Amino acid sequence: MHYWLMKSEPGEFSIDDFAKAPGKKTTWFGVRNYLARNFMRDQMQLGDLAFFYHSSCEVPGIAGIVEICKLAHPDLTQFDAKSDYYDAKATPEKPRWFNVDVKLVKKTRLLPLSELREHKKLAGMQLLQRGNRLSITPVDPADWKFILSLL
DNA sequence: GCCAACGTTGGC
DNA sequence: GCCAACGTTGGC
Repeated sequence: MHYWLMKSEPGEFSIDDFAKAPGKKTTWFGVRNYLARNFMRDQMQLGDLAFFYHSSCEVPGIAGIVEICKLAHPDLTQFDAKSDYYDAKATPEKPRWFNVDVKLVKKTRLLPLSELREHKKLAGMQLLQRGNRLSITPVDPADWKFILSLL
């Protein structure tokens, strides 16, 4: 059992889009970073929980809690020549990119990045590190608990 | 296998 | 729109 933080740009897919999705489920396609892929493919387990985070927007921050509801499987967009996420070097026999499916557990209040930064306890969080750009990061169980208490 | 150039991310 | 950080590419 692990905890995670997964970034999404609300302009692409927001917490409200998520709430409207059939079954409140979505496929986390489009990750094209090897470290983030490895987290999904090698470490995410059914029932793992993650914070749903709004990035690249007016007020970046945590917007909800989601659950991993399907283990990593090949990201179909890598085979689609019309997709922005197309990868010419990937084949169905040798897929390069994977995604999990996630289910919305609940929408929370928006907990802004600026507020997370105010808590010294959270200073070690990967999200808060200088230059962090990874779209999926592990969250320490103690940090997870503490953040839950802020929501 | 090194490393400079380039592209992308994402907060501000 | 700016720019720091960092990942990827490609020449050698």
